Amino acid sequence: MAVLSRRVRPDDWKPVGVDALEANALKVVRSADNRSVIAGPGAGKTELLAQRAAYLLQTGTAPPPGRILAISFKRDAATNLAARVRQRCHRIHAGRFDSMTFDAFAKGLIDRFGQALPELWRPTPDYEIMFPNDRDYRDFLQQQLGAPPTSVGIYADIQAITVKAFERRHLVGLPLPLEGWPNPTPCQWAADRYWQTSLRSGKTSGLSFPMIGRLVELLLRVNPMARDALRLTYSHLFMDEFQDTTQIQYDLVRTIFLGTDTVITAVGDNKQQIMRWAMAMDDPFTAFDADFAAKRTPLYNNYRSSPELVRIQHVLAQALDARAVAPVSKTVGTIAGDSCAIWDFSTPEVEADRLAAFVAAEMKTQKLGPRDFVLLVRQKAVDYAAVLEPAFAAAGIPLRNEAGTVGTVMLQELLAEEASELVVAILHLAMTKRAGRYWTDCQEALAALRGVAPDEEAAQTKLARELDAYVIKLSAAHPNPPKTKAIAQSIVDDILAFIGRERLIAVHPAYGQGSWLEKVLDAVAVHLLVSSADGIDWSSALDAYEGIHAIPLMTIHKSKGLEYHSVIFVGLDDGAWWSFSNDQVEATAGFFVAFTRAKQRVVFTYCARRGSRTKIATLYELLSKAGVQSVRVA
DNA sequence: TCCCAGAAGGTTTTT
DNA sequence: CCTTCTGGGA
Repeated sequence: MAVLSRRVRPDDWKPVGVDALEANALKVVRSADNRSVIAGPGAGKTELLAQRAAYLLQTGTAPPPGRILAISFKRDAATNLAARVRQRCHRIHAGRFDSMTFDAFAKGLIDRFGQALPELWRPTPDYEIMFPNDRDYRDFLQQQLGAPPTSVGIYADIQAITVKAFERRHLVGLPLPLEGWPNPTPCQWAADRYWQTSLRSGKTSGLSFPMIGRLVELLLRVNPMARDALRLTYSHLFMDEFQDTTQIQYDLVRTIFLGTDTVITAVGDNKQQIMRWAMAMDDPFTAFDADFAAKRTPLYNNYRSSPELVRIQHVLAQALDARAVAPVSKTVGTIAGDSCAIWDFSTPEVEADRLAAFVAAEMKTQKLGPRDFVLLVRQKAVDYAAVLEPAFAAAGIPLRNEAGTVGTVMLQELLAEEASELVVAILHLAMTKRAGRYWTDCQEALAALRGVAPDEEAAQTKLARELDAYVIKLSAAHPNPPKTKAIAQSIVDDILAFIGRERLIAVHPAYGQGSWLEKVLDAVAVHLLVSSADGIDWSSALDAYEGIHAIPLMTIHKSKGLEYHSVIFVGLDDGAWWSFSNDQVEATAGFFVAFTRAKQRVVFTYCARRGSRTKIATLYELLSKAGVQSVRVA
């Protein structure tokens, strides 16, 4: 792959690392105006952003010292996009691409400029992040708040505020008034009390991320210097998964960039909007098109799923959007027979056995690994795991509940934590053969932690020698994986002492907040111990830690953005979809997300023991309309 | 401490 | 919708 730092003429620029992009995608890549890209699953939305970054950086359309800001919602999405840009661009170019989550962006601004807020809204410099839940809000409203002054209202007004509405409507629902609320309604009075309590009741302020978002918006609204600095820094802005944008995030983007030269590209898919209940806006694309005069540009290709699956997807898509255009599959189907079916089982136990046997057989005949499959459920993954896990284990396939928790940390989260990755990389290097890949990983990570630049040869050599000596010592001390929690703990502690706790915190400030690092390290030790069962060797223990031989089980929400050869959705029944009638559109969007994770095959299972299928009859009708057969299996 | 009725949770991101 | 939690009363 050509990775050049030399500038390319816009006309000569070619997409990097892919055969071709569809015409509209290429137009967006080269666009000089605001665009909203609405495209279905597998259309290559993230790839489009990566290519656009390459185009802007390599052609000098985004010339230095200007930078590109890419905002995602999830950390893995932000990391993934950054990695793709690094793959496609020279280090010098990629260095001007800032890919981060919305919350990291907002927090960074509060940390830099927060002390410039007016006193009324100013947090302490050492504020802490809090994650209030409904419970906390209820306690506040019912216990801490008390009655309002008579000029505001009566106690009954306060009692009438529902917990759900309090945060999303009153606390962070609207931009903050610079001078406070002059004649507060009872709801505004309650919100004000919460703000002031959070900002200055203790020695340090406590802020939630939605609150930080609102503070940053206020900060930049009243502080032109900070706002102009951002406008000048970022010539281009990307927003990924735009359908999930909250009002807070949208208001902030508007305050910073409305009416400026910054060119904005927003990509997403209305049909995958499954976060409305978590404060996502109803229709952010329409608002964006109107406010920013953005040009809507659809994509029509699907690079993920087989023609047969794309055909069925389109039937579901039409239920969500009557004007949906049929996408064109660019993938070859490899399944002989039906790509999609509904399987009826008599009991969940029989279901588990048959699914395990099916996966085992498919792995053999289609030459697939366990990670080519996914078991999807709507909710309560633990309950399904309890039945499925033994059956899959009996078939020789470990099953891993990705949404499961290790101590207080969710497994999926733990594996993405820098602290976990570092420990695992060092263990691989010390304990397993052919660990070449980990050598580079460890060396680079250590150099970053110690502030050693890639071209400082003497320091790099010294670091390499230190690392070498350490892994020899470590492997001598622990020839086998830990058998007790205490040993697991001591291994983790030892590695951390080598890395240097302060250095880790310096590079990852999140670890300095509260007891997050302690929680992560404890989870690493617990998970290491669990992965080391039955006197297996280090190599197998580390594989188990990372779950590379396990079939994943997760909820639909967790699967968003991922793809698998085969999707097995367990439990298409009223019980799991109890909320179907509350919001049919959102539930159908969830169903659509689950279906569209598959490249080649989707299996739905049903078991009368878990519930009937009358409330979600429309989902079955959609499948039947698409020609999907229901079969009685056992 | 136990019981019962009614409420709440489930689907989640983020340093 | 079904399961689990909570609070008030005995």
